Amino acid sequence: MGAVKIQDLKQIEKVSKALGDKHRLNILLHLTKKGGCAACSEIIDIIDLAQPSISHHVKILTEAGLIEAEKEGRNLKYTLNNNILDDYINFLERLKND
Amino acid sequence: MGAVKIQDLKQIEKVSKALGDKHRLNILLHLTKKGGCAACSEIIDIIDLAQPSISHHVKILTEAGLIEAEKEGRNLKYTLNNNILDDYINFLERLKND
DNA sequence: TCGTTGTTTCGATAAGATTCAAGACAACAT
DNA sequence: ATGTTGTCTTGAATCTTATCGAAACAACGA
Repeated sequence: MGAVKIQDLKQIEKVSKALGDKHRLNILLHLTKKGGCAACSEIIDIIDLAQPSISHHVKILTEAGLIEAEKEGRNLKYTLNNNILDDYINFLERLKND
Repeated sequence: MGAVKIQDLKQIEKVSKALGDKHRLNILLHLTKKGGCAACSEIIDIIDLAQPSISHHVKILTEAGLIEAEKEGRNLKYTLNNNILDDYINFLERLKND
């Protein structure tokens, strides 16, 4: 039950913002459904946006630390980062008062 | 482990957006510190914004369901809504893949 | 080398969010 | 009634974010 530091708050804010868009939520849900990772080209199929827009959303998710990109042969593969989600959930738990 | 409905997603998006601002996070942290509730006039003291801005932020938190207002004598008192936080945390848990 | 495929960056526009001064309201005290 | 105190709403300025076409880049195959 430690105090919340300012740096943490910035990260919390960033993650919250990243989660505050339906397209980005759908990307994350798709990753979950696929067992945690998926290629970028798959995402284009499920989300009705132009490719640069998807790239933009993926970038925001990456910068928040929610997903990580790695090379899989020729293409990129995105993976959910459970650690960040855990940190975020911990913060929310501390927010509750019980 | 049920499927995520569209209505849920809208609520998740709303809560995420409400959490995606440092002033609103500070309001919530203050409520936590105060044991779950605080008067509006207190919030003005701890956040360096004009009164209408604070009213705006409080409204967004209220519309997301994160806090609830009730009359306490002459003044309003705001209370954290743990249920919404629990729902939100549950969604995030389902996002993880383990 | 030349094209093909997958992805990012740039530039411009459109849409949304934040902020505050000013005015409006509501409840209580004098 | 009149004034005071605490809060909300309106309207306008400013800032941020989302979107897409076009251009650029990077990696691979023919």
